[in-house]
Amino acid sequence: MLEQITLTIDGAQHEVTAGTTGAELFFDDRQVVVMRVDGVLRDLDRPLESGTVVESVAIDSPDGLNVLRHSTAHVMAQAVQALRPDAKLGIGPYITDGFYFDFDVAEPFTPEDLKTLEKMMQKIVNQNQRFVRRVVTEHEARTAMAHEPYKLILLDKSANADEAGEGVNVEVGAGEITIYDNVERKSGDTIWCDLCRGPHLPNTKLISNAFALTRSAAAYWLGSEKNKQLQRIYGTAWPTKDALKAYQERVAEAERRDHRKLGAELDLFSFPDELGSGLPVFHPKGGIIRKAMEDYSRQRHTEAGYDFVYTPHITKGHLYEVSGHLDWYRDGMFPPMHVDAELNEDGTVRKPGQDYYLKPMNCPMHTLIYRSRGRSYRELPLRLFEFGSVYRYEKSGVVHGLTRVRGMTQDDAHIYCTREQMKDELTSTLNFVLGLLKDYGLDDFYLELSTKDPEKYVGSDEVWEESTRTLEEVGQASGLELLPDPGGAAFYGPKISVQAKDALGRTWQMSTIQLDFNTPERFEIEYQGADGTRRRPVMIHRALFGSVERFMGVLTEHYAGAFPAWLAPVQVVGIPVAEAFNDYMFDVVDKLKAQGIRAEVDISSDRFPKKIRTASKEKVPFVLIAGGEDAEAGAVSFRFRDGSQDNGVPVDTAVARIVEAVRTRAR
RNA sequence: GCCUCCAUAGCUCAGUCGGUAGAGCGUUUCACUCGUAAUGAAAAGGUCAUCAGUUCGAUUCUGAUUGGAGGCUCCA
Repeated sequence: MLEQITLTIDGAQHEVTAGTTGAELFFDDRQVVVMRVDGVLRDLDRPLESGTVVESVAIDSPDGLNVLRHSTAHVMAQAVQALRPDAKLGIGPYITDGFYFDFDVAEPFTPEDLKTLEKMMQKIVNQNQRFVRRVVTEHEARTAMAHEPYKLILLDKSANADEAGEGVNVEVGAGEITIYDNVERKSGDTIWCDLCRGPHLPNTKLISNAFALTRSAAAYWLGSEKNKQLQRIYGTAWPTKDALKAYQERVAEAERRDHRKLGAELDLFSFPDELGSGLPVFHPKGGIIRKAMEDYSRQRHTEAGYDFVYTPHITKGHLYEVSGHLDWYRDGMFPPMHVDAELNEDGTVRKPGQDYYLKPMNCPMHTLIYRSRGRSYRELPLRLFEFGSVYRYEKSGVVHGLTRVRGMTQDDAHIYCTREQMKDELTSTLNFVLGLLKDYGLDDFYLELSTKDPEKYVGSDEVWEESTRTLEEVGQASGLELLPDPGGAAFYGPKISVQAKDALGRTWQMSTIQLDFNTPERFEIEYQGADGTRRRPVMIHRALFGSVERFMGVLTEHYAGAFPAWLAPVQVVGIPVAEAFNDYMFDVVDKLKAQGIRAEVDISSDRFPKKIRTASKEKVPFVLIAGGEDAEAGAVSFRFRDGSQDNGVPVDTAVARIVEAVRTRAR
C-alpha cells in the first residue's frame, strides 16, 4: 500500500501519494510551469515532501516570467554553442523584461548572427527538449565543465555566490550544485548542459515563438572593469506572441518619445559638434520651455523663503581642496587651467601661477557666502538658491542626451540651519519638493535612502548615524515608500532621493535632499546662538530638477513632446479657413497675446488641412479655427491635440478658457 | 575609460565594385486657396564629419581625430 502524505496546495490541505511531483499535481493547468515549495521555487518534476506548502506558479506571474526568460537564455546559449563551438559560457540570468547570456568568443556577434540564432532557437524550441535537473558533486561539476573556464571560476566562488557579482547567484547557489541537461525528447540524448541553479520550465515547447534577440554588446566578466570583456546577447521572452508584440510596442513608444529625437523634431535643443560632447544649446522654443520651468521654480522658491544668490563658474583650486572635491572627485572634474605663471628667460619659474577649475558643484561657493560675515541664530534657516551652472568631466561613454551632460544648470539650494531645526527643515523641504514636482506633472513617487559607502566617506560614524536616522524618520513620515540604497551616499553625507515614474512607468531619479555635516566642518562656519556661544550649523543640499537640462529631457519624454499649455512653446495657433479670415484670426490672437498667451496665426500659403497637420505635428495645445460661420457669430472653433473639437465658442469665452488653462497649469 | 557599430543636403535615408552624388520631407519662389493630418510646379541647398596616407585620381580603401548609437563600468 502506498503511503499518503499531506500537502498544502495553493492554500488548501490535500492528501496525495508519497512521491507525487508538482507536474502530477498541476498536470491539468498548462499555465503552471514551476512551483514554490515552502517559499522556494522548484522544478515541477521534483517529488514533494510531506507537510510542505506548495504553490503553483503560472508562466505569466513575475516568478513564472523569470523562469521562462532564464530557460530561454539556456536555449540561446545552446544555439550559440552550436553556431560557434568555441564559445565559452559566461552567465545567463533573467533581467527585467528579458534575459542575457555572456559568451567569450573570438569574433563579436553581428546582427545577422542574431537572426541566425533566433532561427536555431526556434528549432530547439520545436524539438521540445526537456530541462532535466541533476545534482552533482563539486568534482562531477568540474569534470562536466572542464571546457568551460568561466563556469570553473563560478564553482570556485560558489560558497559565497551571492556576493560574487551580478547574476552569479543564478548560476550557482550556496548548497547543492546542480547541472541542467537539455534532453532530446525522442532519443533521450543529452544535447547540451549548463551549470545552473534553476529552476527551469519543464520543456522548451513552453517558450513557443514569443521570444526575440534584441541586441549584442560587450560586458565585463563579473561586472568588473578589471576583467575581460565578454560578448553579451540580450533577448526578451513572453508567454504569448501577443505579449511579445505588446512589449515591442512599448519599446517602440519609448523610442518615439526619446527626448533626443523630439528635441530635434520640435526644434528645442541641439548638441553642436563644435562645442563638444555633452554640451547642449537651447533653441528659442526649448528656451521658452526652460524659461517657463525656471520662472515657476523661482516664484515658488521666493514664496518658500529662499534667498537668491549668484556665483561664478570657475574658481581657484584651493576651494576644492578645502571642500574635499579634489580628493574625492578629481577624475570627474575638468582638468585645471594653469594661469598667471611667469617664467624667466632661462625657463625657470619666476612666479608659480595657479590652477583654476570649472566648478563641479555649487556648495563651496554658497558656503563662502554664508561665511562672508558673522551669522546669528536669528538668520537660520538660511536658504541660498541658485540656478548654478556646473561642469563635470563625464567619461566619454556615459554622456547621453540631456540626461547625462558635461555642462548643466542645477536648481541648487543649500540650507544652513541648527541641529534642532534640521528635522523640521528636512520635512518641509521634502514636502516642498514633492509639491513642486507634482506641479510639473509628475505624481507617482517613491523615496530612496542612500546610506554610507564604507569605502568612501568622511566624518564620524556617530554623525552619519544621526543624520541617517533623521532622514529615515523624515522619509517614513512622508507616507511614501522608502527603499534602502546601501552605500549610495555621497562622501559627505546621506541622502534621500525622490524617484518619479513617468507616463510610461519608467523610473527617474529626480530630486535629492542630502545632509552634510562635513562641509560646515571643513569651512569652519559658525553662527552665534541665543546664549552667545558659537555653534556650527548643519547644511542641507537639495536640488529639485537635479539639472534643468535633465529635467527637461524627462518632461519631454513624460509628455511625449506634448507639453501642457503653460510649458508649450506655442500655446495657440490660429488657422483661418481661408485667407479672407486672416484679419479676424489676428484679432483673436491679439486678444490672447494681450493676456500673455503665446499665440500665432498660420498665414503660410499652405492649404487649410495642411495647416491643421502642421499644428498637430508641432503638438500645439490649442488650435483655433475661424471661417465664415465663426466670424458671423463672433466665435472660434477649438481643435485639441487629441483631435476633438469644440465649435462656435464665443471669442471672449475662448480666450478666458485658454488663459485659465495656462494659469492653472492644466494638463 | 572599455567593447561593437555608425557618420552622404536642415531632417530621414539611397548610392558610388575608386572617376567629386540622388529621393522624400523641410526651405524659397510662383500659381491655387472657404471647415479639421500632406494643392501643384519650379528653384536653391552637399569640400560626402575632420586630418593624414595609398593612388594618375579618394566621398568610396587604410590610419588617426572628432561626434553619435547600443552595452559595460561610472554617475558628488
